[in-house]
Amino acid sequence: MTMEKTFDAAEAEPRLYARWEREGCFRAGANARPGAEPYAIMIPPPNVTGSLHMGHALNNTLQDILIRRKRMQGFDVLWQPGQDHAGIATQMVVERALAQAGEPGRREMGREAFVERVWRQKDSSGDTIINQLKRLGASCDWSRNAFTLGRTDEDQMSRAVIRVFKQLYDEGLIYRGKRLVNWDPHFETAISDLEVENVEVEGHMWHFKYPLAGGETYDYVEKDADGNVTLRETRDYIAIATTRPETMLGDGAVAVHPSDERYAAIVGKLCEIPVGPKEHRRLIPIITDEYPDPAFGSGAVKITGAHDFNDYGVAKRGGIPCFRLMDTKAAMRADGAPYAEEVAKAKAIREGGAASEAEIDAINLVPDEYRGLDRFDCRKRVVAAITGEGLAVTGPDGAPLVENKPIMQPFGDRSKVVIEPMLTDQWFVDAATLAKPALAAVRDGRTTFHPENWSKTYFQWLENIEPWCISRQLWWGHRVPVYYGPERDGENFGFSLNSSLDAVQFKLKLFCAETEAEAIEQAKAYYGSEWQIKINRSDDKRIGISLPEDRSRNTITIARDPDVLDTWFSSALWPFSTLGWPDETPELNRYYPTSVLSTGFDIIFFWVARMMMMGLHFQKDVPFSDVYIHALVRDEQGRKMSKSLGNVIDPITLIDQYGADAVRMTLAAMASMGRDLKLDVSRVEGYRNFSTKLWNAARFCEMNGCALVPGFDPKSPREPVNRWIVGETARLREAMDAAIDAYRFNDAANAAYAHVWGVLCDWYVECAKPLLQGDDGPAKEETRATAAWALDQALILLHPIMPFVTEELYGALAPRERLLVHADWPTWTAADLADAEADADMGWAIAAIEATRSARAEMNVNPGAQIPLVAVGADAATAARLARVGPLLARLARLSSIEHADAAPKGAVTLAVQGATLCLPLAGVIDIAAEGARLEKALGKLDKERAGLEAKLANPAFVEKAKPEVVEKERARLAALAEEAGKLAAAQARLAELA
RNA sequence: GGGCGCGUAGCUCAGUGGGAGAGCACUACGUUGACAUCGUAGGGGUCGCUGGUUCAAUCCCAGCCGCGCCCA
Repeated sequence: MTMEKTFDAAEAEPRLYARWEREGCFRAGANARPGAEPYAIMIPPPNVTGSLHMGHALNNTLQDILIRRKRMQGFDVLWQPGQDHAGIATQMVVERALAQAGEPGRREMGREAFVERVWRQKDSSGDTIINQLKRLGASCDWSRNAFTLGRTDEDQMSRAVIRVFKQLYDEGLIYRGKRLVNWDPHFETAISDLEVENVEVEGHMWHFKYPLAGGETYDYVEKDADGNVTLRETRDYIAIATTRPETMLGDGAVAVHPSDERYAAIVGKLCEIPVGPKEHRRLIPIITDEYPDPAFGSGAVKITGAHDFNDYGVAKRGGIPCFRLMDTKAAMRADGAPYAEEVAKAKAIREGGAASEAEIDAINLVPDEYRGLDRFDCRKRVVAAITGEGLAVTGPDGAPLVENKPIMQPFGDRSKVVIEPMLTDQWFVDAATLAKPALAAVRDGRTTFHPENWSKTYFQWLENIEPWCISRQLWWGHRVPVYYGPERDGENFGFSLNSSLDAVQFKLKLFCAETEAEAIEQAKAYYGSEWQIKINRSDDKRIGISLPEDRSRNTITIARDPDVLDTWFSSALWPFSTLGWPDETPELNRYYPTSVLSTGFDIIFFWVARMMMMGLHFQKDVPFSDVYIHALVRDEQGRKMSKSLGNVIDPITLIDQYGADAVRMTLAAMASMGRDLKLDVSRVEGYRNFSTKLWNAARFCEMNGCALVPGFDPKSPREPVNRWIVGETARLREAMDAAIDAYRFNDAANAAYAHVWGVLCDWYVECAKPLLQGDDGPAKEETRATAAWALDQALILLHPIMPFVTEELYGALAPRERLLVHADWPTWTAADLADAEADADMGWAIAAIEATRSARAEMNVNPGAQIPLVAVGADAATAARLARVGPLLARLARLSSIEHADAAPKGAVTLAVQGATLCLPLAGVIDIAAEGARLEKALGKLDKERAGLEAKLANPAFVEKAKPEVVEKERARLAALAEEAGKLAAAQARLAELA
């Protein structure tokens, strides 16, 4: 068969991948040796609706390199694939699709129908990313593909989540509470603080006067740093600064720092919020708290506990009520009683009336005229009203003081809308408790980060961890396994009518249960066997008590919590849920803890830390021993690639264009640790060329009858070239292993590149040609066998990085029992195979050839011309060496003859090499001036280097203090330089005679 | 404000306490039977700046300048 001139990646890649899959090459344990150690990697599950981006391509290439090599080494390998249900992202995709198609929205559809619709979406698009990973060559065990969400609660992946929730709930590590959370008004759900992006935007700082109650006044005094009074005036107000005037409506207090003398006189007094109908203006107290910064703004801060995280802290400390102003869409509330009535309630509370959180939450302090407005529209109205009333602080020019300044504003990372801190009932994980073992595991080295630096990020976050809000007001996800019923106190219930869970004002009894049956059991145990327990599955979530006339079938209706769990809650279980937990499976026993987790740094908080917490808590062991943090693929300006920026390079497009091997090689070569990766497409092209180079080396072998010899012993060759390539191959194997073991993928890629192109396809093939095409039968056979072996070894070593082209060539090179994907990874060492004499011969030959070629080019010798070479003053060793490598020299330097002489011929170009002076007699051809210039230049370079070395060696401090081997090395270098310079100087002298 | 990182050839990037590297681009030459997705030869860098440690600094330390990211 004759090979094509290039590798047809588009044709071969799908064919090869299909064959690997068909033959089960990627199955867990495939190619494992008897008694093999396990080696497992859990893929970071991509979003099920997602598509492959460069980050995925990089990460999965690196994982595949790790996995393929281990598999070839005979480990019991598992690469566990799967996808993430991606709660918000997926729900967003479907809602958008519904809107575009003009179909009813999710609320019109109802929960059940909507979730069914999302499943259809998942089923239709879920394979996209899988197929893209296959295009990349990822050798995952697809038969084990996992998904973070089950169709039903009985599905194993869902059982895992529910079991974890229940256990943590029973242990008191999960709890429900009304807290300030990040609220996404677009998706109308809580999100975790990690899903919030703080972005600096153009903002305004308004300054308003809060008049003191009853027209009171005080002396306001400002002093400079030395205590000199700079301002003294009588004021009847306290000035506050705010970037969010609409939240003034919910203020509960004004706070000043306890050390702030300017306001000491009015602490404890009341001031008036300067907005809303005049007759109903609310009064709020002036309190002290450590939070306000006296140096910032006026030093006084308005406290809106329900809409600001800092204020929330102040309110909690100071017993200040938190009034919620907005609804789930972040529009100003329109519920409740008329403003006047609501203000009266708030006043009663301020004056000492006790009120529950729920009662306070029910109060709507939005004036009637602002109700239902969007928060930003309301802001404009509030500003206009206050300014119109003359209560804005004025600047030196008499105009209202409005500072334009950049402010940090929180945005939802998915929705891109401004996040509203909102007081809501949510579920939380006591992350601080779970974090302790997770911190310890990294501190004591049970899990190590690569590069190690990232452990700092991990520590920093876990040491300051906040409670993790895990509930989401979404429908796509694991539903919280908690059921609510009315609380019972003896014979009395907290209420007597059916009521919706949404607006519940009474105490609830919670039943956390893994199944509905278990929930009913718990409820029966709680309420008594005389009650029928019914679970309400409808959307309106009514719970309560039904008492028929005859009181014969008294029924209590309980309802399941409508919220779902944060997707990361299920992702945190990935290292063991994918292995079958909570069932006890052989895989769980075998592969947990896994070997490596490879991921981006941006996900250390989201995922790595949480897997550590959950793994340690539920499996009593770390989920992985190594965490490799790969670089982030950025655009040419160093920005993250993102759809909204339009700076995305699609890996599939690159694969179409250059082949998967080229893309993988590029990513591996650029994946140096600890640095971001800016992708340059020209590199991909270069590695495609590399693949072609390899292809053509194989073609060369084929054309020259280089067939693999069964049982070939790499120690058997006699020819220097063959002995040399065998040693080089062993060195490559060592370099590759060392690099991959250390996660230095770029070193591995570069070593392979340099070997294949720079050594195998260059010097070796060129040097093999004279032997392959010569008359020496045994040498020819030896070279054929060695060439085939060297290529074969290169294919094996390159396979983890470039699986397709290597597999194709491996099959073409010889009939095989096994595919390359299951070939034995070599264990040769350089100590086994390298031969010092052969290495020295080849090093000398290469230097001589390069020197000759260089001189020829500079002398403008016709590239095709054959010229003689005369070796002058060769010592015995060099003469012997020249005899061994002479044919190579002749061929590669295009020499007509090689002769020895005692003296240099006249009019020759002189080359200084170790152990001899090589002369190219070019009488008639030689340009004396040009050769003079060439020697001059070479000598100049040598002299410069010599001068430096001599100065160094003349320095007694160097000779005394530097390591002896360094001194020795420098001396040897100087001697070599001197020898070379001597030869060149002699040549110069000869040239001078000629002139 | 805290933390991490970067600044090396025109571009994209490796690298190391002791002789500055790769790919691409560039220049000249070359169709020698594996490969023009190639070959040969070559040009190109005060390794951001300033100090310090050291016999020796592109590398270690400090400061500065410029840039990026994360967290508050």
